[in-house]
Amino acid sequence: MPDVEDTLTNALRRRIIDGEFAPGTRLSEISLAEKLGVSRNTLREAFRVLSEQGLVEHVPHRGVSVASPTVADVVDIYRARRYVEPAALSAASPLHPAVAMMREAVEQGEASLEERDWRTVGSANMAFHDAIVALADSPRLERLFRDIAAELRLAFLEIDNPEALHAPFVALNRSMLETFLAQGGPAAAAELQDYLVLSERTVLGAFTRLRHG
Amino acid sequence: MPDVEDTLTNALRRRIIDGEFAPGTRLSEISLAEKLGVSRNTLREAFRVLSEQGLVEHVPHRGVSVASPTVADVVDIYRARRYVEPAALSAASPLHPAVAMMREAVEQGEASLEERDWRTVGSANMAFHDAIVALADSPRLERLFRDIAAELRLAFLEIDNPEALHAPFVALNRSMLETFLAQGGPAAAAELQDYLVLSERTVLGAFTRLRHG
DNA sequence: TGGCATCGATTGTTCAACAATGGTAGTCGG
DNA sequence: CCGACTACCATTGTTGAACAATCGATGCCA
Repeated sequence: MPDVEDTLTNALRRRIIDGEFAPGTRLSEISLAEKLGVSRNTLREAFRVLSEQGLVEHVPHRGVSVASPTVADVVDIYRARRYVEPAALSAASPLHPAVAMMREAVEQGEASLEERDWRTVGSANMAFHDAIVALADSPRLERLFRDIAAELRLAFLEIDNPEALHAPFVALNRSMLETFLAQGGPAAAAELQDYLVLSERTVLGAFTRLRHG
Repeated sequence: MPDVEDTLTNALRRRIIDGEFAPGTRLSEISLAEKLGVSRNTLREAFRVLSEQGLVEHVPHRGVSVASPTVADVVDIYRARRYVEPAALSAASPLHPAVAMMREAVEQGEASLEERDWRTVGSANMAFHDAIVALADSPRLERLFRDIAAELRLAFLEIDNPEALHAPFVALNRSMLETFLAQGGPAAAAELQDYLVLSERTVLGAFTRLRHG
């Protein structure tokens, strides 16, 4: 059954992001290959891709483990986000197709908030920011964001207070969308700057509490 | 002889960037593995990494070939550069260690210009912009730039007028550095914006002449 | 000339083997 | 009792061979 490759990489990606393997977990080639029903060589090719994407850490002769973002990683991720997201939003047109994605993400977030499904709230928030990056129409920036968003999800996984982590931002997303539509990109970008500062502080706070407390 | 892996990836990277395999060249697994003295499986792992970095294009069942950037790729690369480079320069401190790298790159460029070694001029220009990105102190942004810079080099390889491509920018780099030191980041960033517009136009001009001329 | 079946070369994947490395457990000496 | 050393063992790194699946080309036929 050839061409399992891409599917395998994506399947592994999703499993890791979904938290099936906790951050830091060692991924044994032999047992995982057996579990997934593929050969070691095929699995290793997938590992290389995931390693390049930052989802998995590869240490020579010690195998790969699910990435476990450090505080420095979180700081860097937010730094990169501040470079890309506000600029993309600021320069965007309200007629851009991705605006529909932004709206859908906001509505999904509000619906999931109602049901107290924090996990889905988090996904919706991510989808919102993914849509913002999509406004830039740049495959390379989208790829960057896809990778750092995946890493960020790993950080989220280690924080077991998803409500505090995701719930407050649904309203901010709604507000940002309305600002964008009513007052244009630059005004919304200003909001986004504050949003990212707040989000970073929230994550870092929970994170340091987790690590040394 | 284990641990050939990373070395292999880097060796292939350099060979491709240096133009040993022209853009578009098909890289046969069997013959290349034999040539490099590694097994097919090992080579395939390296291919996955290079493919993820955009240096090589992988088409299922048709193998990998050296990437051959399209006009759309060049446009996107410059779009990404405009997002990252001016912002990094604008926010930077003149005391940042990377400033020394900028100066070295400028001087290298001027020296190579004297010797009419356009290839090295191009490398020095790239090093200059690499240093600008380094000002941001962000591993993830550096990785993004490393990848798109490699892709851009592939585009340069296809244009056989390296003098027009690289020579004019040495003086602009020097000027930008002086502006940065004398007037600070924002003023230099403004120059960089114009620089990138000019550079993109230069590349695209040569490129379209090449493709349908 | 244009459509079609066949063939050949290449990729996708698996398996088995061995070398090299790193961690671990057990041993020895203090 | 504790720390350093050693031998072992599980795992990774890499190879080579094998076979299935696919793509492109070759040559055939109308």
